[in-house]
Amino acid sequence: MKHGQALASLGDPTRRKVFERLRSGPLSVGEIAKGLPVSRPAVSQHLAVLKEAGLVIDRPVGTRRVYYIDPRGLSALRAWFDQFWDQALASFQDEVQRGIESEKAEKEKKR
Amino acid sequence: MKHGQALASLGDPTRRKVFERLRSGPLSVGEIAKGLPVSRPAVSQHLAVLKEAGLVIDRPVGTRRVYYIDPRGLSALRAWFDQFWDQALASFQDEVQRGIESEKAEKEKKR
DNA sequence: CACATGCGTAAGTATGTGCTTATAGTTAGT
DNA sequence: ACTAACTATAAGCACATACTTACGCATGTG
Repeated sequence: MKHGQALASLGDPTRRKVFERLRSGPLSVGEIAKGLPVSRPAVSQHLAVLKEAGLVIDRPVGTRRVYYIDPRGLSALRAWFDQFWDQALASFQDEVQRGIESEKAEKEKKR
Repeated sequence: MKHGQALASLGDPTRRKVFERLRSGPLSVGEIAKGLPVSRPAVSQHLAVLKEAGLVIDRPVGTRRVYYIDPRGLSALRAWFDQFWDQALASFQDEVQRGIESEKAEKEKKR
């Protein structure tokens, strides 16, 4: 159920941009806001949501506040995703199998 | 830019539930709605969004309409995620490296 | 001890959107 | 053809939420 918050957080476009900015290393709030079409308080709010979702961590550095990606939250999301992928792929192959069998049954009928 | 729509789609809780229901195989709209706390039209709307995002495909079967996960959309999202993970991990290790070096510099000063 | 800098929080607003009810369209069965 | 089953679409509404401006707080700096 933890991935829910994470996915919901990454749902918002600008919040995703904020998160992607941290992909190449830690940044302060001002540095993140620089280049984004929103105000600095808006970035703060987005960072709070990302933090709540366990995707980022913050650390005070002097008067500034540096944010960076939390590998744990990111890996958790990736794990859920991998699991989902495996299950979906398995059921998809089952479906193909069923398709082949029904085709066989079709050919049997035509004899 | 394609993963944006996909992530935004999976951001909504009930829409994520709809998607997760398709994880174990194709289902009709009614079957999906059965057990969800929302009406059938709501499910239809969610499915439309998921379809627009390239996450599901639909196929008419009689009077019903069967939806199933589109492996392409799912794998695309997974690919983006893997790439993101790699970059984040790399920059994280760089950060650790910088931390060690600055510690070294600190020790040099103390001599 | 003031001043500046950087950030978070509060309040308020507006746009988006998820849901429901109602309607129409499509296909299968009799 | 008529009916029933299943679904998509339209219209409307209530709620969530992303944003801005204004303010307050903490941390360095003169």
